[in-house]
Formats: sequence, C-alpha cells, structure tokens
Amino acid sequence: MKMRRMGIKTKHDRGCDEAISQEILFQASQLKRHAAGIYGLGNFLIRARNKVVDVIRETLEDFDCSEISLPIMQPRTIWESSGRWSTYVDSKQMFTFDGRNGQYCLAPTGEEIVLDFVRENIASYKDLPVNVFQIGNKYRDELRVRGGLLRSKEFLMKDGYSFHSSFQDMEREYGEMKKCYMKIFSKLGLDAIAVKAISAEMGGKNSEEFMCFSPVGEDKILINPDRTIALNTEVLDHPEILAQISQKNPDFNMNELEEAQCIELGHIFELGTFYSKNMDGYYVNSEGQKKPYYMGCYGIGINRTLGAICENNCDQDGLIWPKSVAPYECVIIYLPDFEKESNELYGALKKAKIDVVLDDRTSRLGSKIKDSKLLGFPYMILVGKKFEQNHLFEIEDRKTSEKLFLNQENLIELLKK
RNA sequence: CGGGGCGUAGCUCAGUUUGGUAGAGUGCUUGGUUUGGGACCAAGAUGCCGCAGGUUCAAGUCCUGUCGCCCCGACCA
Repeated sequence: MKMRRMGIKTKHDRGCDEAISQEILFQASQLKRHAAGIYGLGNFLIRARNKVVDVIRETLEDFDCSEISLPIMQPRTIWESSGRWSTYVDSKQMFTFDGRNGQYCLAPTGEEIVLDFVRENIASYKDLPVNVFQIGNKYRDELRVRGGLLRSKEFLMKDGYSFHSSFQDMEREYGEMKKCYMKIFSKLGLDAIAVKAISAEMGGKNSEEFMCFSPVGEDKILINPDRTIALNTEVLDHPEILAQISQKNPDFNMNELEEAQCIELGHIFELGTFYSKNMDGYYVNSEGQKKPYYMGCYGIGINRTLGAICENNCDQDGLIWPKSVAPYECVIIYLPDFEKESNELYGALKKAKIDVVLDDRTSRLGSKIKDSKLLGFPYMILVGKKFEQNHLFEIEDRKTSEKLFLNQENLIELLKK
C-alpha cells in the first residue's frame, strides 16, 4: 500500500483524556470521533481488527461453531416475545425507531433473533446440539461512553449461541467455549483470565467474564495468587454465587484475594431455558415430549479486544503491533535520491506476498521515522545514506530497536519468518 | 441521570476576570536553503468565537435559554 493514497495525517500532539493507546490512535488518525461514542476507524486499525476477526473465526470453527449473519435492524415483535422490549426501552439503552410497518430497534444483543433464526430447524433431539455465531455491529445507547474503542455506542461483536437437549450438555458446551476463548485470547497475545460474574439482564445462572489486567479497565476483580479463584467484585452482592464458589473451592478464603483493575474482553453464559420457553423454542425428545432447548451464549467485544491489544502494546513513541495482528509487516521509508530503489523493493516485497507500506509522502525522513513508530509497524526499512555506502537495506525492529543490514533476498527471508 | 469542566482557524488551545480592530502553536499554499530520529528562512490563505434570544453606542467577553462534547459517579454482555 502506498501511504500517500491512504489520506492520513498524523498529529504532533496527543491528548491525555483517555487511555494512552486511544490517544495514540487519535494522534495517528486511526480513530475519528464523529460524535460521543461513535467512531470512524482508519486503515491500520481496520486491518488489525480484521486479523483479530480471523483469529476468532478460525478458532471457533476449530471448535465446530458455524458462522451465520443475523439482521441488526430488528422488529419490535421479536423483542416482545421475550419480554425484553420494555426492559431495554425503560433502561434507555436501546436505539429504537419507527418504520412503515411498526417499530424497530438496532440490536444491542441477539438472543431473540437467533432463536427466531434456528427455531424452525431444530425440532428433534436428533438435531441437537447446535452452536452458531456471528460477527457484526451491535448498538447500545450507553449511559456513558468511555475510552474510545473501550466503550462506544456502535461496536463490533462476536456473539455465539448454543442449543442443547439437557442441562448437562449445555454445561459441557460452556466448558468447551471457555477453552476456546482462552485459546483465542492467548493467540492474540492477551493474558486473559476467566472471572466469575453475574448475568444481569441476560438471565441465566452460571457466567464468567474474560478479563485482561489494565489500569484503564472499568472492572474490578478479586483474584488469588495462583489464579485458581477470580471473581468480579459485583459478585460480592450475590451471596448465592459466593457460596457456589466456596463449595467448589474448599480452601476459598476471601482474605487471600487481591484486587485488580481489568478490561472485560468477553463473557459467556449458561442461559438455561428462559429464552426458549418465552420464544417457543421447543424440540421433541426421544419419548415424544415437547421440551425447551437449553441455551448457552458467548460474546467477545472485538473493538474492545482491539483496544486492549493497543493498550498492552504501546510505548511513548506509539503503537507496537504484535506480529499476529499487525496491519502491515513493514514500511519502507527513503531519501528522495533512492526513490527508484525503494519502489523496486516495494514491488519485490509485494511479489513475495509481504504486507508492505511504501511511505511515498513528500515529508522529511525524520517525520516518516516518527510516523513509522507511531503507527507501530513491526519493521521499518530505511533506504538512505547507509544504503548509498553498502547497498544493503537497513531494517529496524520496532520492539527491540535492533538494526540489521540485509540484501533484498535476506530481507525477504527475514520478513517471511 | 447527579456532580464538575469545555465549545474561538483543519487540529491543540490563549483571549472572557475589567465589553472597544480575531490571536498563538501546529497543519495547509508558494518560493528558497535543506534532507537519518517531527528542519530553517521568507511570503501567504484560513473564522456564523456552538446555536437562539436579551442587555449595551458597542458582546468571543455580561444575562437567559438551548444544543453538543469531555471527565468523575451511578449504570452496564
């Protein structure tokens, strides 16, 4: 990609209101606030997000979850069947509007619509279990937005739903999804922990949140030193859940727990039969009886996960993309005298299927170096004075600042790794 | 929804106390010198001072209302 064609302009100064990573994203013109909690995302950010999506998708598919796509715009009638239209309208957290055929909402979540989608196909115990997911925007009129990507009104989310013929099978799947989520966050380089949580408006019983430590997070958790017990502090108001925890952990001792600030990346729930009962989600068991499905639901806030990755991977100079999600592998910057050689290298790297950016803007080398660090390319390739001397390309590692001088062949070999 | 703060050039902000010609930095345009960690010199362009009323000879500045944005809290898949 040629930088000039991207239409970005980085800024010299950085705000200090929000999380550091988010301020870097504004400075790098990768986040644009159009209104409170409503953001545009730049090319670098969206390419990184696509990579996060790829990791999530391939891991879920590995666990035999299949992707579907459900509408974001949903009629009131679907929400009336679960009784949640008025719940959400009363809490003023759902966007609603009038259409020709009645009222609609922009969906804040998908239990109702997914039941409406699968219901007619799951009629027998032989059709179960089922696990589907989707990746799409969600809309919530948050009482208060916060921290750029970390809490916005429009955000990308992965939401998955499973359907079962028994409580035990729902529990089994819940356990599988927990494993799957730990795998996803580990692939993304995030040190996530599963934390006991409450389910609030979602209903259901068992639920865990996936948290990563961060001072800019909104959640407080309590965790023991060997990480076998972790709970959201909101659980403290629910003695029945505390009892459940101490039942499972005989040596449970509140005094051993330490408080930590976290970002909530995902949340999984055992929903039980609440939605299926209310929305006519029934199957027929082997004895010919009509039974409601047991449901599980599993969410990952993708924008927030992306925000957490940025927050965990930056320094004073800017972002440091981990290679697994880096929008591009490297950038080529050059002095005007070496435009020809740089263009040739750009062509060669593209041919070798390396995601490369050619910084062909007319700005000075110094400001291109600054931008290369700000934008967080894993590698910066410099074609300048030193190239004139030894005809080797200088490549600098963003994370370690280590420099190597390589010919084109060795350069491609390094980037291919 | 409570508390606090802010709306002035594309961006970040000064100017409001005490009403009297619209400012700086950065970005942008042109020319020149430069060119390795955000260069320098010179010349330019850029404003419904959030919006609507009011007070006044005169309002960015004072008063009333309104809309928007940020932070803290409450809330929260």
